[in-house]
Amino acid sequence: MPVEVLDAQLFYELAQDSFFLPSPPPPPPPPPPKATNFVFPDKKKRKTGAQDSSRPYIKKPLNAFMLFMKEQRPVVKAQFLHKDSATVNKIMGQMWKSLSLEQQEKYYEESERLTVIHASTYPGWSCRDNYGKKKKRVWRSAATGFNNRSTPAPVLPALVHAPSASSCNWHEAPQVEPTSVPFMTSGASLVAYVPLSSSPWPSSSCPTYTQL
DNA sequence: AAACCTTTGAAGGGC
DNA sequence: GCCCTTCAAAGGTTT
Repeated sequence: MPVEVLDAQLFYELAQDSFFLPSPPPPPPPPPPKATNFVFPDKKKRKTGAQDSSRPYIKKPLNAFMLFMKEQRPVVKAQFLHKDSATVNKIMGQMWKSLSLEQQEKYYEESERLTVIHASTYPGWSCRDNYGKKKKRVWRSAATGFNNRSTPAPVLPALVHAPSASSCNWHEAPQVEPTSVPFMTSGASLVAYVPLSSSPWPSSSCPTYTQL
């Protein structure tokens, strides 16, 4: 039973004891996707600027990590009892890094497929078209160019850099911190790690994270 | 009501 | 070619 319909395929409910698709799920033959969900697909999201245009708001195609998150979010939420997506996303970021290249590859391939479909469906579209459609809440002085999203405070500006595309090259081996603890084993052949030192969540709010 | 938070990856502009 | 910025998802939290 599919968790949700996306392109009429792709996302299926995982068994409760399976976490990372340990054994290949029985994927039905993928019908040719329509890619119509790129226009206003979501129910509750920021929609700033999307409606004020005569043209429909065309969303970016999902990258590999977004596909992974969309698929695994229900499982992580159910197992971690965390409701806020920020914490869940932190966890899934660690999970993503702990995946093997083979396990990530299916998401990269699907992302590439969606990108090709998106490009053919919207030939003249550019991701730049969506720039400025989401208003940013600017903290402090707008003249500084800082906001609380990418640069919470003008301290250590050299340390808040985002990973460049080259450093996130998927050909690199996934990195796992030495001071990490596996939080999931189950029947799957892979183990995700959560760093102990960087403490992505307070232990009081997530006392059961080792149960995964 | 709308933006923030938080993650990784893709894309594009600037230099 | 590298760096930087923005936006894809999501939903509770904050403004």
